[in-house]
Amino acid sequence: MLDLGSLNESQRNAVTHKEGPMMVLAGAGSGKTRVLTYRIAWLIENGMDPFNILALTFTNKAAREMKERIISVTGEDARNLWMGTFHSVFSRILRAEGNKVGFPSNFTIYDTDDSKSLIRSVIKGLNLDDKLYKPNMVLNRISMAKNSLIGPDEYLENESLVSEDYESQRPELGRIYKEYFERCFRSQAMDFDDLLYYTHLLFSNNMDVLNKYQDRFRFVLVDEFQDTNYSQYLLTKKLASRFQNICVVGDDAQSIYAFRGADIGNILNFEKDYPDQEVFKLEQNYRSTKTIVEAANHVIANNKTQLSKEVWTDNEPGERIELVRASTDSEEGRLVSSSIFQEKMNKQLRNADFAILYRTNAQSRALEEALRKVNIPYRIYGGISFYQRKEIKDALAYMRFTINPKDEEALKRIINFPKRGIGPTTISKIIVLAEERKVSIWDIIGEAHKYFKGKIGNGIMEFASLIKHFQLESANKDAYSAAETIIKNSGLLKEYYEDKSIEGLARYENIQELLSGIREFTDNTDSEDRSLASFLQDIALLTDQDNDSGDDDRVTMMTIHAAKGLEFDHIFITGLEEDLFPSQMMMSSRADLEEERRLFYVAITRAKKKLVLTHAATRYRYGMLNSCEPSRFLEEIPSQFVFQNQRATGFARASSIPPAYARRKEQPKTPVTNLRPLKKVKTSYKPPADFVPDDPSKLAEGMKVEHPKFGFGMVGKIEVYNHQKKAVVNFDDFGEKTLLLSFAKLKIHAK
DNA sequence: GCCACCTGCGTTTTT
DNA sequence: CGCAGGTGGC
Repeated sequence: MLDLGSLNESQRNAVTHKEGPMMVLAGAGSGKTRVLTYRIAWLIENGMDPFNILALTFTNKAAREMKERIISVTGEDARNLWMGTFHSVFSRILRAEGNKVGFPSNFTIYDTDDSKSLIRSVIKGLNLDDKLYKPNMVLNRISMAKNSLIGPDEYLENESLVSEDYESQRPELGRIYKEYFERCFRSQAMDFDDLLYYTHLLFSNNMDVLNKYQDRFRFVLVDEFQDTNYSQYLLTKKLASRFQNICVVGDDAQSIYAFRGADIGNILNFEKDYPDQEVFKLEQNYRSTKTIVEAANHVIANNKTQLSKEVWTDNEPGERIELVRASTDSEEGRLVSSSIFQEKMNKQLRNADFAILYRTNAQSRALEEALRKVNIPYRIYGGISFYQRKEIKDALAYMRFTINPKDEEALKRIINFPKRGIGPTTISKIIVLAEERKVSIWDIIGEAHKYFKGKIGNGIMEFASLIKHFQLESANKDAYSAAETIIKNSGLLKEYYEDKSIEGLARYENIQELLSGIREFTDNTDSEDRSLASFLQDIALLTDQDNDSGDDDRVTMMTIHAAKGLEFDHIFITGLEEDLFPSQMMMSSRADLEEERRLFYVAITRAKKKLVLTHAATRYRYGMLNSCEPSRFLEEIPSQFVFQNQRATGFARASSIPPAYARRKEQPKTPVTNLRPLKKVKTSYKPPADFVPDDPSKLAEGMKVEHPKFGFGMVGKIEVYNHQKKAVVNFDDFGEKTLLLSFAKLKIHAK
């Protein structure tokens, strides 16, 4: 039975709202998830059939946890809920209805690696330069187009997109898109964005299908609405249009995925779409101390684009936010680890009470080393996931190809692994042949003797009959037996078994782990369908976080992005330096800087009891030493919430460290504002188009130089440091910078 | 077709 | 610095 008494008034109002569009604007730590789960449970308890409720989330984990909680309150009936990620719900719809947009139910889902690999192949096929058309960039562009529901033909007809490409010297992007799109189609494969794109296409072209789902989903709920992109927004809107019972939950202040196409405008403009919407603001924070809540509020107040909301808390003020200055990144690590060590001792805490956050994954190294030195166990989130490991991808590729033999990317992985003497040349020929004849690769492979003579032809035919054997197995047996046959008969298992190196052993064990995962599926799946095809369906939609046990006592390390939605007693936010956080690539526009600030807000609000902010005066990046200024974000936290740690021994430039007496915590007036040299006003310098750096060895003291980012300046001292020459340059607009000569791009203007 | 070197490049990433 | 992809010699 649902206990509404444990909710505060606005939470309760949101939970028990009856019909019509509603938005829950939920501040950090205000019990957003609780409201969402309670609301669904409340709907069910009030007679709504779970079958008629659709709840969309961004992670499998969020969906699973919410669903379990709802089931525990309302009973097993709730298993009929349509609750899952956008991608998993739509892939389910597409597996059922995809034939109407040309896809069989066994279509493959390409992960990002598959997509990139296909794009690389498309670029090569079109004889384009992959230095200009970088696969990452191309995929990004295609992804943005799809997220905006712009198909390849519309793209090519869209004047502004085409002229953008033309102006960026990449006029062929549209053609690459089109070719990529067609190759995916011929492979019967969808990438992540396609799952949304084709669902939209399906609904647009088939009113009957759309009506069916509109009629079914009497209530539509969307979590993390601030992170939806245009296609997700439009699909949600369409699905809810019949009953208008749409409930979106989110926090504009925590929108941090614009770089992936999320449009904060969706939440900002919700009211325009639904003028009769009711808004419920959850403003009481139950998570953090007053100090942390207020500091976070001050930070986010610097953003112009936001919905009005006042987060407050009844919690104790708690400890002040600690500011730690380190001289180097390794000292930063030492200070973090010793701080954890001491806090653990003093307060009898567990490792799991601590989390160390950073802006970029590369920062984890120095921190890891420091933790290892003092024997603090840690866990890093967001590394390579189980399903991204080579051996797992190879094994899955065999299974994928068995289920969908048009899957070109799977073919490329397996046709010559283990070795069958079918090299890249032959593979390209197969792909080109398929292209020319507009048939699938499988059609070519099945009749390989027509196209390839001798050894190679026989090799391919053998491969084809191996796959046919697997297809028979998977059609007649359950997933586990089929997978076992595939892994053994393909030679994969032997390959790894014979590799006695440590890596080989690990790979062998991973393959075994995959098999036991499949066995578990076969033994425990809810659905009647125990086939390999069924197992494979959503495998691409899984991530490592989905099966992380996380129950042993370790310090957590992750990027801030990965930390969204989580909370820890003690949070360390590291690397608070200009150009790192905020990232230098995000400082070109106000919108970008505001997203970085929201990221900082997310980081701060993960902390329940204590927050530690650290920055280093120098840091290794890409193998070279850089000097770093404290992040501008540090200035945005009023000094009364902060005290500065004195342990830092550093030889950081004395000018930016206040004298010891000013750093004592009895001095609340410590002007955090003075941390950054005031001379820095400009944030960017645009080099002229013809900028060409000169040979750095020609540099000498007193020269006037130009830097592509820092503009004009005067060369000061040139000295040798760690066997590398470096020059101190005093820039007109950016002050003194120390640049390593081997990397510095400087144009000499006058001697 | 395969392995060894070498060059170039480098945010964040729920799916 | 560390990785991935590309080139070149066998």
